[in-house]
Amino acid sequence: MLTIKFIRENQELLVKRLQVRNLKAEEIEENLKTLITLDDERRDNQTQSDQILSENNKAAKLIGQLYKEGKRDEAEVLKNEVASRKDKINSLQERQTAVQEEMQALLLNLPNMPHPSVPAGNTDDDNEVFKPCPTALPVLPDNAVPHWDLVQKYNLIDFELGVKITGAGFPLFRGKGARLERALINMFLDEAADAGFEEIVPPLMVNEASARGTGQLPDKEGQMYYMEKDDLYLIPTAEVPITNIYRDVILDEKDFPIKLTGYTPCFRREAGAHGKDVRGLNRVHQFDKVEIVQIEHPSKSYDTLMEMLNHVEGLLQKLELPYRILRLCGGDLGFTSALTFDFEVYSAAQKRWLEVSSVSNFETFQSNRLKLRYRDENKKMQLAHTLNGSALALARIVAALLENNQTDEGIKIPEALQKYTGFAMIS
RNA sequence: GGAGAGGUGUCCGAGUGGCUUAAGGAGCACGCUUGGAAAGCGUGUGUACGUCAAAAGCGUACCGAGGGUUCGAAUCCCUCUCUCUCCGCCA
Repeated sequence: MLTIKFIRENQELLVKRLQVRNLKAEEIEENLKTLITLDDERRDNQTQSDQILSENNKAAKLIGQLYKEGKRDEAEVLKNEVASRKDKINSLQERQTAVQEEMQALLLNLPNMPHPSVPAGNTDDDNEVFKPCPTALPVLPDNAVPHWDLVQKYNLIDFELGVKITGAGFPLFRGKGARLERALINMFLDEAADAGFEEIVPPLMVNEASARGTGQLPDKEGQMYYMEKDDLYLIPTAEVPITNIYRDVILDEKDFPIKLTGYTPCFRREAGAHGKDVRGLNRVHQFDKVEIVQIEHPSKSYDTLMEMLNHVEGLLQKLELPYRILRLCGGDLGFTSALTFDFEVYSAAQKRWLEVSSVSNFETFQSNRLKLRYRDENKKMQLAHTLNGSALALARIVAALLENNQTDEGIKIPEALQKYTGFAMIS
């Protein structure tokens, strides 16, 4: 959520940059104008009601004094004055509540302002290739098969059992498949720890305040599984519980950077997704992911974003997977993000790129909702910057690993992963 | 799930309708003192919004959250929430 202060001071810039998200200039202008008009009214209301409250506070004290002195009549006169001012206060405050609600609704529906480097564009076709694949794309023999056949052949994942137990999109890993999954999780957590991230095991369900804090609500309401009876949401990513550690927290400048990591399953409803794009592990309702989160000083957050990019890149190199890095265009950029880089790995049997990581800088968009602040050198409150990235999302990594490394003898495990799997080949 | 007790500032803790501008203590910061430190003494010590060019200042709100009663609420009433103790259930 952008602050009203920022909006007031950066109207033209906002109109310009939000157009990158394919919003119409006139609509943005109108929204901003409405917001500022409402804010003017809010200020005016507050000035008026503060003044009346002040008068009433003074009168209340005086009444007490008059009673003590036995001057009942004078007290009664004052009481009537207070009562008449109360009507005014009530209508003022009623109006103020309405104004604030209207402002809040508009602010919640205003997306983050994209970074200047974000290219204009509508869909993922318009994303900019920030770094093309540094290695040649693997070419598989003619008898190569997609991962959904491989997992069956080697008994690694049973999708049908998942359907039996739960439903479509809830894969069941078994044997070496389960072990491979756990090995990847362990490797990613170790790598994150080596890079200075503190490991967190967070709750897998969050309350409404947390979902709101990181921006899943109200924007992505339908994406989350919701337990009505307890009013809790299953997390769609570890970002939600981990970032919310710092909701309503005031940091010191010396606390930066805060680096956290955590493995969690992620639950996504993915309502309406069907067809061959979602086959096998390409899109599931439950998948494992190791997330990295950083809370950083605004002046350093873009350097930090690059560091996180390097970390994710290092993981993919260790796994010997062909990858490329995209800079998301305005149309594909998440609601809460200012700049996002996606990592895609090439899944050679499907002959397609799969998104395995998304690394974003949210600047102050989340921290404004979270009330995550720090004191600067002048002891003034400032909003911190939040960043996060997948490092990495497991299901699609498994798909690419299986497909790219298939041989007639079996599936080769990359060397860096072997100490975690305990085997070098799945056969 | 049942019964009871609680939630006050950075922390401890007083406060059952106006003398609270939230006592007192601890911590922290700065100053005095000192060869240096401790002790001692003094001063300061939250957040949000408004006002102001800005700072200072001033005003308003905030004692778990939200409502209500009252001229006036940390204090009384209602709802919710969290914590603790006991019982029940339980990996």
